[in-house]
Order: sequence, then C-alpha cells, then structure tokens
Amino acid sequence: MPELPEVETIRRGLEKFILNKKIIRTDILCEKSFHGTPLTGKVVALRRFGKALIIDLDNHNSLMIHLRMTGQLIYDSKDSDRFAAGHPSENFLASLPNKQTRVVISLDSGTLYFNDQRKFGFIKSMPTSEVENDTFIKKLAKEPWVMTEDEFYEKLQRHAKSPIKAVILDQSIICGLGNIYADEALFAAQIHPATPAGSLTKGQAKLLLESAREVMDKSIASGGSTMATYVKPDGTRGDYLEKFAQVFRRNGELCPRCQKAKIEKTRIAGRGTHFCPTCQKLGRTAK
DNA sequence: CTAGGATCCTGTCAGC
DNA sequence: TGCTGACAGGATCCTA
Repeated sequence: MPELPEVETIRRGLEKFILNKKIIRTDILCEKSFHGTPLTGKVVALRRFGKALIIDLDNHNSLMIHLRMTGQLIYDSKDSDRFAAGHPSENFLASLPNKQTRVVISLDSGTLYFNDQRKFGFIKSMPTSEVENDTFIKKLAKEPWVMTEDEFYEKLQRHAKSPIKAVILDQSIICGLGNIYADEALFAAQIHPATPAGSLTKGQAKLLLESAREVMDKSIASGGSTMATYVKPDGTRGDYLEKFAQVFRRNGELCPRCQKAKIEKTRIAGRGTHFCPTCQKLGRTAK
C-alpha cells in the first residue's frame, strides 16, 4: 500500500473535504472489503496510526481503513473536486464506481470510493474506544520520529540475524516504512539491505533511523510518492519518486551518489530490493 | 522466542 | 494471438 507518508497525505487531504460532513449510507460491493456494521454519522476527526487511517464519528463509532498493497481512496465532492490518493493507477481519473470499487460511502457533501484491486485492504467499523485496542493497532511499534536511537539499536539486537531490510519493514519493530522507504533509507544510510541487523554499529543504527525520518519527511512534504498517476488530495500529483527517490525502481540507472555503479535489484525478505553495490557494501563499517 | 516461506487476490508484463 | 510464470509501495499465518 501506500506507506506512512501516503496515508498521512490522504489524512490531511480528506480532512479538508469530509471533516464535519455526515455519512449517510454505505454500499458494500465486495463483502470481503468491509468488516463489521456500516456506520452513519458526522465525521469529527481523522487520525492515523502507522499506515492505518481512522475516521471518527460523532456517535462514538469509528472506521478503520487499511489500504494494504493496492487500496485507493477517491472522494468526489458535489462541487466537482476530486481527491484521489493511494495505490497509483489510472482509476483515479476513471468514472466511478468501477470494477475495482469495493465500498462506496455516501456523505451529505459527496461520495468516498474505496477501490482495491487485490482485495487485501479493508474498512472495519468499531466503537471509537476500541480503536487503540484493535489487534493491528496494538502491535504497531513507534514511528521513527519518536523512537530513540538506543531503543532502535536495542531492537536490532533482538533480530540480529535477520537482514536489516526485513527488520525495518516489520511494523512491530518500527512503524511506517514500506518497501520504497526501506530501500531509500538504507541507501541514504549506506547500508546494504542484506546486512544482519545485529552487525550494524550504533552509528549506523542512528544514521538509519535519521534517514528513515528524512525520506518520509521529504515525501510527506511533496505530497507522497508517486508513480505516473499518483494524485494528491487537491488533484495535483505527488512527486516523491520523480524528485527524491534515489534507488527505488531505478535499477540499471547510474547511482546518483557515486556515479560509478549501476543500481541493482535483488530480492530480500521476499520483496524487490534496490541498492547501489558500491555505496552499500555488505559488512561495510560505519564512517 | 525468532526466522522464513506461503498465502490472500487481481492485473500486467516479459518471454516464449 | 495465447499461454505461462514472475512480480507487485502489505501483513498474517504456519511451520521449523
């Protein structure tokens, strides 16, 4: 899915459109995509926990939305603004609902479409008081901005043999990174993604934590990462990948740092992984 | 307890 | 053109 910066972009954008608006009805086009009872009521807050979006209503109920790999949220307001964010595809611009639309939430101000090609994502309703007790939410670790270097380093020791990339993708260890930002943070910190987590020095751990903050800060500031079709809340396109991504999906291109090696793509922790073989050597010691 | 792989599902793309 | 396998911005479940 959209990783933390994309969900934050969605949260900020949706807030402008649906805060204080009323949900009137919900149409579930795919049973698998909606858990619990559909809700009605006025939207009083939009929150985010890691990659999960929470919509709180005035009747003490909430919707939790998980986009996973291919979820999208598209909002059509009655005065014709379209907010579209999440997994990039031309669906953002297509007429709705379409083949991938799983849930349609009608508000007094417009319509919110939940699209999800692979059906991994979902919307779940629950009492607001239960949100923080939800099994998924409870497992989430701290985000990079609030985790200390010592905490992070200590966690790495507990997964000493795992490749560092697998470790930082684990939301119960550190929360918010996905496949793009994991690769980008490791490149920024000049750490090979296959490095056993336990062999990072304290200095490397600190640098990696700071790099994770930086790449995600940059992305949030630019409206989320993008493929060609990523659209920001206001209809313009996020441009993180174009402007800032150094390695993600740039295999075969010259490394932007050393200008010597080409970016390579391999498979680590079951995920496509991009890195510079010169800048990110296995076993390289911290500078 | 950790570690690694399979799995959920649909669509697209490269290579016959 | 049609088929096949690999892969995809995530997380969980199962096994060792």
